[in-house]
Amino acid sequence: MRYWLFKSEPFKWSWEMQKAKGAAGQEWDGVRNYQARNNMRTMQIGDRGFFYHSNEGKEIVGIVEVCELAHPDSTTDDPRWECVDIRALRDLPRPVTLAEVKAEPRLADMSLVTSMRLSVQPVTEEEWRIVCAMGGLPEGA
DNA sequence: GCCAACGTTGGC
DNA sequence: GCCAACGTTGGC
Repeated sequence: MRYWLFKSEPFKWSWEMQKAKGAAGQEWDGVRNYQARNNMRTMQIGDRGFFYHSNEGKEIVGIVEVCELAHPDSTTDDPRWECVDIRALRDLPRPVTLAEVKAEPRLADMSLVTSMRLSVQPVTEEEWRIVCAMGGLPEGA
């Protein structure tokens, strides 16, 4: 299993909206960046991801799971753009802020810090464990 | 609201 | 295929 991070501006698509979709999940549409798309193409069913609120909040708020492999993005006719579906699994008991991530030396190489603008990012297993622990999930998610 | 970073576009 | 112009993202 691999780990990822999905960024969204809460104005456009918030964690609350994601959770409201329940187990059915939701297409992660609107991505128009090759690197982010390529990341989604490599995702497998059951991969886990963090849900991050950019702009407002600037914190990791929840855990999601990939529930549909990459497929054409229904919001465009442009065949270049694909996306996966994800569903909310659980809240982070304590949201982990960007400031906390930046303050943690072991997370210095995390994409959230080094590739600030990438909207779908890979997360290493070590980074996953550290952030889960910081977020109040010492057993992992 | 500003602005730096950076990805994309398009002229040559 | 280079690179300047432009648009967008996202932290502050």
